[in-house]
Order: sequence, then structure tokens, then C-alpha cells
Amino acid sequence: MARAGEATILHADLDAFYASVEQLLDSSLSGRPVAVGEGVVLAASYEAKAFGIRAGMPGWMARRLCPDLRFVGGHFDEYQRLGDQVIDVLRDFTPLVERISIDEAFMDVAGTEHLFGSPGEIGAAIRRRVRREIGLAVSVGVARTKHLAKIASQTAKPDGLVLVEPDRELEFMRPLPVELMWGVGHVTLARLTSVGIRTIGDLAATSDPVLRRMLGRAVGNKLRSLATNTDPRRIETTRQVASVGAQSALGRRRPTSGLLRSTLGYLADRVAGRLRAAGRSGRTITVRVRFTGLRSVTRSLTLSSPISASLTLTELSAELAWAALADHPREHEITLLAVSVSQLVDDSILQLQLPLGLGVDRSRPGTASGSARWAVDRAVDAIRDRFGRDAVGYATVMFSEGGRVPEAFRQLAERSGGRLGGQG
DNA sequence: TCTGGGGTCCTAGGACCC
DNA sequence: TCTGGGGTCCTAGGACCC
Repeated sequence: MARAGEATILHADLDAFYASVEQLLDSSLSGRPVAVGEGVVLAASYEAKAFGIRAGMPGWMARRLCPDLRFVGGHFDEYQRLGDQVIDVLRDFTPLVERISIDEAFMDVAGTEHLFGSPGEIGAAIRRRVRREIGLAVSVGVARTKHLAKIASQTAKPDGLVLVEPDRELEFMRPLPVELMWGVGHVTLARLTSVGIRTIGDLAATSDPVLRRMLGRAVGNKLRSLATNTDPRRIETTRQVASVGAQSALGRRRPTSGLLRSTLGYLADRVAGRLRAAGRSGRTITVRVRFTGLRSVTRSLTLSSPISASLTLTELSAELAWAALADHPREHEITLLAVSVSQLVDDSILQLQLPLGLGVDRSRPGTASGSARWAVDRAVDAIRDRFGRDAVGYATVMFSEGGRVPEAFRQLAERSGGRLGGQG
């Protein structure tokens, strides 16, 4: 049964997406090292990667590696528009498309051969159409499983197609470096390297107990199934998010009550507004405080009933942030604040359970003003729908952000379901 | 003079219940 | 009467992904 399936899973991945869009929009950037971002490199063109520049690298370091590097601010609306166009091309071949980020998707073309040809032919057709109609290079991997299709597309880059026949899977994977596998990051790579495991073949040859002892049960089992290509995951065309969050980097700041009030007010309002727009509420509130040196702590709290009110979320976030600070009295500066809500439920379900509707206190057990807060939020949401999100807000929320991150970037991240760009 | 914003999943200990 | 096993939920932290 090991060879039951055909290679019908495709993974399509746009090459150096943000930077390629910039080169498409401004021909003076073509063929030149380009980085998208300001303080930090969000994406680099292939010409920039040749200098060792990578996503996530500080801007000063990138400039040092390549003095000719052209930094561009980023056309986030264009990334969204062009990314959507590419997905539309994929959907012309099958409805079984799973978008996993702004620039990347899986699809299953089983059963479409009589319409569009073999999976390999479909991959080639997708690449031609995206190049001709949109002007971008997309690499495609074709295999029997999602994981292997993704590895194949990585080895196909730049601007290529790799098809792995079912009877050559292990032979294909054996010499590849372990870090091509999903789930192998810095830490796992270092652990594997320390015992001489460098290729997927090395990993496949390592015993289960050794793997589990080194990496833990879950990671060990997962890597085992990936290395032997017994990954069972199917294409998921829809998925509900499990949490909604927002964060702001602050530079180095002393955690004054004014800073916390304005920042947490802004973040909580963003998160609560997105929850309300999605018709959802959540019971668990988590706040993260990051100190200098990337040390960070989280504090969370689970309510007996879910909330989506901006003001309530602001107050709870502040309590959690102060608790985190109180536990770390030696930290005098903070560099980031984050607010997240999880344990989400649909409000339609909530209203079935609580038939009182408007009158129900959705803010917090034990507080009296829940319905008033609900009404204020609804009014604010309605005004923002018509006039934009800056048209109105709570007094504590109307603070100058410092302009560190463009609003368009945050919105792109939100719409991408949290999964966007930044591919090395 | 090591940074951005958005997510997922796993682990481990403790509380609590049957 | 104090020893057992199993399950769920909550909290905090960490690895990883795009």
C-alpha cells in the first residue's frame, strides 16, 4: 500500500515574491540587488541573496554586505493584488487549492487529467500562464504528498519545476539537507548536526528512540513520517483561525503607564475589531512583553465567557502586562507589546447559548457595563466601515503610532491569515 | 550597534474531577 | 482508609512557519 497514490499534489511558490513585484513595477530595479523593508529586510531579490542578504536581517547588516543594495518601502497593496491573481490561475485547474500564504499554495489535481493533462503538464501550464499574464516567476513541485511537493518546489527554485515520481521518492530525498524539511529550524538543525545527521537520508536511517530522545515525541514522530514520506496531510481548502493577535515593536522604552495604556489600547482595539468583523469572540487573553535582549514573557487569563469588546480587552491586557512587569522588576526597558485572543467561538453559537442577545454582558463576568460597551463598539465599527479606521476611536487609542510599520503591511499580514512573505 | 507582524503546534506541571 | 489510573483544562514557555 505504500505506493497507493499518484503524484497529484502540486506546490506553487512565487520566487522572491515581494522583491520580484518591486522589479516588475520599476524596471530600473531589474537585475539589481533589491531589499524590501526599512529597519529590517522583509524580502530580498535573488541578486541581493547572492550577497548573503536574507529576510529578517537588520538593514544595516544588509547594507554592509552589499553597498549597492536598493531598499524599497514596499507596495503592499500590489502584493495582495498580484498574489490573488496567481491563486486565481491555480483555481482554473481545480477547486482543491489550499493557500498557505500570500505567495504559496498547494493543490490536488487528481481526476483532472482528461481536462488539463498530467500533473507535470499542469505544473508547466501554470508556470507559463503566471509568467505571461502576471509577469512573475513561480516554481512548482509535484509529488504524492504535500510535504514532498514543497521540498520539490524548493529544489526547483529559481523558476523551475520538479516532479518526483512515486517510485523514486526516497532516492530523491536521501541526499537533500535536513533543513529543507518542514519543521526543521535553527534549534532542531543544530541538534541533528551535533550527532552527524545532515541529510534526509541520515535522518531516515536514525532509530525512532534516538530521534524521540533528541527532539521529543511529537517532533521525532513528525520528522520520521516526513523522512519516509508517509505524511498523511490532505489539501484543506478552508480553515478557521484559532487565535487573533497584534503586536507593536517599541524600540527601547521605559514601561510607563502612559505607554502601556496607549499601546495596549491600540493593539486591543485592533484585535477586538477584527474579532467583531469576523463574528467571533474569545475566552483566553494573552499578553506578551519583550525586554531587551529578546527576553520575553507571556501572561494569560481564561475567562468563563468570551469577549470581543475593545475596552474590556484593553483593561484585561493592561492587568496582564502589569503582572508580567511585576514579576520582572530588574527589567527596566521593554521593546515590544503583544495582545492575542484565543479559545474562539462563533458569535452565532454564543447567541444560541445566551438568548438574551443585546442585553447579555459580553464584556466580562462581574462588570455592569457590558451592553453599553457592545453598543459603542458597534457604532465605532459602523463608522469605520464607512469612513476608514482612523475616523474614530477611543481617546486612549488615538495615539501616534510612531509610524514604525505601515498600516498597509499590518493589513496584508491580517488578510494573509498570518502567513505571508519573508521567504529567505 | 540583532528586527517586523501575523500565526500554528507541542510540552510540562498543576488543579481538578471521576 | 491514602493508593491508583485516566482525563480535561489552564498557564507559561518554546520551536517553527511565512
